[in-house]
Amino acid sequence: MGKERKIDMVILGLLSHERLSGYDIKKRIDGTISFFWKGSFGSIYPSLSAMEEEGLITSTNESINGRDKITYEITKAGKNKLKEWLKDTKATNDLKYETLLKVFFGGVGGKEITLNSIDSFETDIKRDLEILRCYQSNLSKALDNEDHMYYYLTVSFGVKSYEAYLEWCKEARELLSKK
Amino acid sequence: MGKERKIDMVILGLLSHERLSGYDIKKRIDGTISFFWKGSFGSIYPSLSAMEEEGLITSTNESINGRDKITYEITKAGKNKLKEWLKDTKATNDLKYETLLKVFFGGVGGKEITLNSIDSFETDIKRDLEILRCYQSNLSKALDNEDHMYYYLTVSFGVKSYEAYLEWCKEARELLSKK
DNA sequence: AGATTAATATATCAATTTGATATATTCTAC
DNA sequence: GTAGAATATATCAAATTGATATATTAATCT
Repeated sequence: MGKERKIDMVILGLLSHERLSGYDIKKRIDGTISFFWKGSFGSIYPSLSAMEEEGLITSTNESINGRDKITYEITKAGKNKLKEWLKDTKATNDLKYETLLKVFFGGVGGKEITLNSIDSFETDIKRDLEILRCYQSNLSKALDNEDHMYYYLTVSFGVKSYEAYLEWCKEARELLSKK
Repeated sequence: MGKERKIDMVILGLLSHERLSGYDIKKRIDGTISFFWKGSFGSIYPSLSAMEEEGLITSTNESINGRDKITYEITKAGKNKLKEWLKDTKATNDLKYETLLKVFFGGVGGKEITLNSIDSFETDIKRDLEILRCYQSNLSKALDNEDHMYYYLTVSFGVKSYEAYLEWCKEARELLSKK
């Protein structure tokens, strides 16, 4: 249904660190957390309007080099809402693995077709894992900085699970290749 | 946006094995693939209506023990659509880990609050991993059956990634507990 | 036996989110 | 100088969720 807009928490979290525009927020999401959470303009802009109405954030119109920009700042009420959400240990961790769906129904298409899907998945994961390992290596040198440490932990989650995915690809290929 | 109803493929895949009602489909999803794909009545029933209109499935009204039931069967056109989808190697694998979101913004709430979220996540994963291992153990004895083998592979994916999650929980706790 | 609860079964709704598209300006590269 | 990439905001239809409504049958309890 959508009683609680989760995108609100992403935005409040990002704004708790710095003043940002909708466009900036999209860039931050794509650049740092997109491997476990995505967000589109179609949810970001309406959320910003709604949260300003609710007094969780405030906006400022700026004009940088003639380019109009609306930047947002978190309010005390916004920080409280963010903290309340953090305190709540219940969390919905949802996955939609179309690759696994194709494997599950693999019998309909046959082994070769299923192997193609797995190969494609493996290629994507290998590429993304390399990027994550790069982040991990850099972040591990700055674990004394609190924010860097939390960022490191999410990246480490990505690395560990992607490594597990690759092991699975190997197992799957072995099982599907043998006669 | 939602150009391609992914739920259609789940339903077509399930119907390729057996004749099912909307309620049955929901049970199959919950019981076998829910750890990597979920589906709600709010998407299942409209999909069934639309796909019947499109000639991908046909319906039959049954009355079992006085209880009305509408069961669906896949058509040749439906099987073709399913096969076309299987042949396409591109797949969207989307995650929404609210737990990781809470870890990422952990600096706002502090170490103790973050640890609580991780502990709660770990408890859930441990419970689900036990169930998956049970499935895996049973399915591994029937790998000569093609359908069981594909099912086994998805379960194996779950086991491998959940094990990686637990390793991450351990690392996270160590990093957050010290000092 | 009677009553309550759980399970079966279908359907619909508002709210959320996605992915696409529209529009317009500024910066960069050839 | 102009084509294309990047910046910036906004809106829309379609898909999905989670809740709720409705009704019947099966199972459990006292």
